[in-house]
Amino acid sequence: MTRDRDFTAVGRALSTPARSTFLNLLMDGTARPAGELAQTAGVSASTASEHLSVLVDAGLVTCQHRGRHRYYSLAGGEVAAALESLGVLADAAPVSGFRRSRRAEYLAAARFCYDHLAGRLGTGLTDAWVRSGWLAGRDELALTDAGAVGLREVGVDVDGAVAARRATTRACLDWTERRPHLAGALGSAVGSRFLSAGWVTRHRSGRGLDVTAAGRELARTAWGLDLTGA
Amino acid sequence: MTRDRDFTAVGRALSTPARSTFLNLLMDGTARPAGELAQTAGVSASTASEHLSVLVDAGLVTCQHRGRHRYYSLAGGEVAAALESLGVLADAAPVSGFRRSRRAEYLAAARFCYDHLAGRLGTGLTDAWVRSGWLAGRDELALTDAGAVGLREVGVDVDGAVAARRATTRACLDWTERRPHLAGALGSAVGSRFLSAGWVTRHRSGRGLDVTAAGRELARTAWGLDLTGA
DNA sequence: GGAACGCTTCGGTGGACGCCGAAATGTCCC
DNA sequence: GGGACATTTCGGCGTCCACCGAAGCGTTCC
Repeated sequence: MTRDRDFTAVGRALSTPARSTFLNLLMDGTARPAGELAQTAGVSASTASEHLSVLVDAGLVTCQHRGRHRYYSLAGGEVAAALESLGVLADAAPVSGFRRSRRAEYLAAARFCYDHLAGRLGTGLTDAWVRSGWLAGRDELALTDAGAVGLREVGVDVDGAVAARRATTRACLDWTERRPHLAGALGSAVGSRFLSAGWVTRHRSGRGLDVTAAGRELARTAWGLDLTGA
Repeated sequence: MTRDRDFTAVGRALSTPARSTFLNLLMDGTARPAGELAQTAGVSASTASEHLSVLVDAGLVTCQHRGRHRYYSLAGGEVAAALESLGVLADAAPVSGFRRSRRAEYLAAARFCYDHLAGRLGTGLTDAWVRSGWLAGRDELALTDAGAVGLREVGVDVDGAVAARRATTRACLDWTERRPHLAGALGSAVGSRFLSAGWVTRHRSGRGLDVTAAGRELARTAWGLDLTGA
C-alpha cells in the first residue's frame, strides 16, 4: 500500500543550525558524548540535550549509555544515505578561518563517510576498480565476479557483505568530487579492512584519515593508483 | 574543498504539513498551479503562496509563469532522489477513508516517480531486466550491452540517456515494495517511451498509471512478465 | 559517604513563523 | 477599458520552539 510520506518530523529535525552541526559531526559514523557535541556546536548542555532528543525521536540518531556518558551516533546506513543525497541540495555551511580550511583540505583527501571511504581516496579506489573490471557501471556500482575474487584476496570480507541485509553495493555521491564512490555493505567492508590492515589511520577525533605508506604502496602496486595527493 | 552541509534551509522547507503535502503532490514530476496545490492541501491561497516561496527559496521547487497561472514543479532529479531517500526514513502520512485507500491501491500498482516508472510495474520491469541480463547488479543497476540493444529495439532512446548529463542509471528505492527500480536518465527514457507508445496512460490528474492491453501484451511476450495485478 | 562530573528536566523569555482575510498586482476575456 | 480570475503582498494574531540557568538524577572516583 503506497502512501504519501510525511516529511515534517524529519524536516523539523534538520531545521536548526545546532542539529545540522550535530549531524555533520556524526556523519563519519562515530559515536560522541552529548557534551562534546554541545561544545562543538556552541550551545549549552541543556540545549544540546533537547536537540538530541529531537533527533532521537525523529529516528535519525541513537543513544547508548556508557557509564556517565551518553554516546550519540547516526541511527543507520539509511540515515547516512538520506543525508548524503540531501547534502547535494544543501548549501555548504559557512567555514571561517584558516584552521577550518585546513581541516576541509584533509577531509577532501580522505575521510570516512559514515562507514565507507570517501574523498579523493574513495573516488580514486572506485574509479580504479571500475577500470579494472572489479565493479560494473558508470553511475551505479555492481560487484563483478572478478571484483569478488580480487577484493577477497586483499582480505575484504566480501561474503559477509553479500550476505548482509543491507544493499551490497551502493554509489554514494561525494560532496567534494561530485562523483560516486563505493558505499553499502561492501563499502563498509572495504573501509573496515583498510582500517584493520593499517592502510589508513583515523585522524584524532574526526572524519579525517591519513593514508599510510603501506596503503599508498598497495594502491600503487595493486591498482596503479597514485595517492601522493591523498 | 569539502565542507559541512547546512541542512537548515532544506529542513525548514520540509518541516510543515502543507509543504510536505505539496512535495508529495509534485513527486510525480507534474507541474501544478498554486491554487490547485492550496486546495488539495486545505490551506488558503495566501498561505500556499507563502509556502511555495519557501520551497522555491530552498531550491526544491521551481515556478514557471503561464498566463495568469503559475505552475510549480520539483526543481530537478536530485530533489526527487533526495526526497525518495528521505521517504525511507519518514513515516507514512496518515490516510483517511476509502477513497484515499483506493488511490493508494492503484498507486501501488503503477505510477510515475518524478519521471520514471514505479510501483509493481516499475519493480517488475526492473527485476525482469536483471533476470534477462539487461541490467547488472542486485541493488545497484548498471546497463549491459545486451540491455542497450534490447531497449533500443523497443524504441527507448538509450543513446540520449547515455549522453545526458545526469546519471544514466540509478536505483530508486520503492516506498511500496522496498525494492529498487530503474531511475536516472535511462529510467526517464523508459518512462517516456512507455507513455508515448501507449503502453501506459496517465490517470487523470495524478501519479497513478493504467497499464494498457498493449502494455500487458508487450510485458508478457518480451519479458515474460505477468502484469494482471498491476 | 561525599564530592565531582555528565547529562536531562523544568520554568521562563523572546523571537520566529504558520495561519488567515483584505488589499494589491497581474493576466485574460469580452 | 472593465470585470472576472489567479496569485502575491501585507498586517495582525496566536502558537510554537530555541535558548538559557537552575535544579534534579545517575555515575564515578576518592
